[in-house]
Amino acid sequence: MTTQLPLLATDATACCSRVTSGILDVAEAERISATFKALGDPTRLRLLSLIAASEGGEACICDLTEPVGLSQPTVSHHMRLLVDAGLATREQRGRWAYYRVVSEALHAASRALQD
Amino acid sequence: MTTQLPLLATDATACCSRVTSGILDVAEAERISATFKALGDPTRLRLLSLIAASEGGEACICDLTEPVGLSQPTVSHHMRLLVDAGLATREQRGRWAYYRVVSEALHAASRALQD
DNA sequence: TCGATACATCGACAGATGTCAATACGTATG
DNA sequence: CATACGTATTGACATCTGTCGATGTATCGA
Repeated sequence: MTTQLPLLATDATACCSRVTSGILDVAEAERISATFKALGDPTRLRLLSLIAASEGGEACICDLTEPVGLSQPTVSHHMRLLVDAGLATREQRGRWAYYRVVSEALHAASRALQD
Repeated sequence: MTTQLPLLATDATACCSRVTSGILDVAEAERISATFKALGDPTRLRLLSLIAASEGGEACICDLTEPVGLSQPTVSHHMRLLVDAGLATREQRGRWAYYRVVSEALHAASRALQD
């Protein structure tokens, strides 16, 4: 499985499709559900909240492993899924990988649930 | 596995917990992610959109099976998960089971993704 | 250059998930 | 009561998912 491009953030039509406004076609449903699937895990929600609450709005894996209580590979795996879903970004600085929350993606997902 | 009570709709603290405002504890993350997990499937999103677009905002399984293109047991299974997550309600009327979207639950989930 | 550090990837595994055919259940209709 | 109809449940299956230990990779410091 290879790293995918962000879905919600880059698609021009994503901004307007809502779950309860009109009938979603398969492609739209697939796109939107991919974001919610990434949000549908308690560990990933906690990771997002930890990053958002960190100094400067960014955190590295080493900052996240201990508060989340999971192994480093597992945290790395979850962050990869969040980046793949467009909900986080990754920036390598020296030995550290700094992650940030993509608030626009969260807002887009939020809007998809409004009327 | 038995039918669970709605999580977001009934919990008093659910209205205020946001992903990017403060650090989510395990219980909060578990509650919120359960909703997104239910939304994290393209078929279920299409079911919600189909119901919302139906006459009177309700639909029975027989109305949903054909547009979704899946078997009746599978549609019934998905609707059960949506009801368990508090995203839909079920009302038996005669031989038919009428489902409705719980827009408050969608709004609550939407708010959880705001700042 | 060598060792330590931070992270990703791999391989493995148990458990969850989406799907269907078959069947059981409840309700209306004859 | 018997039959048909709409749904739910069961059992089975392939696939996906979350997790870890082991290992690979890149970067910094001595």
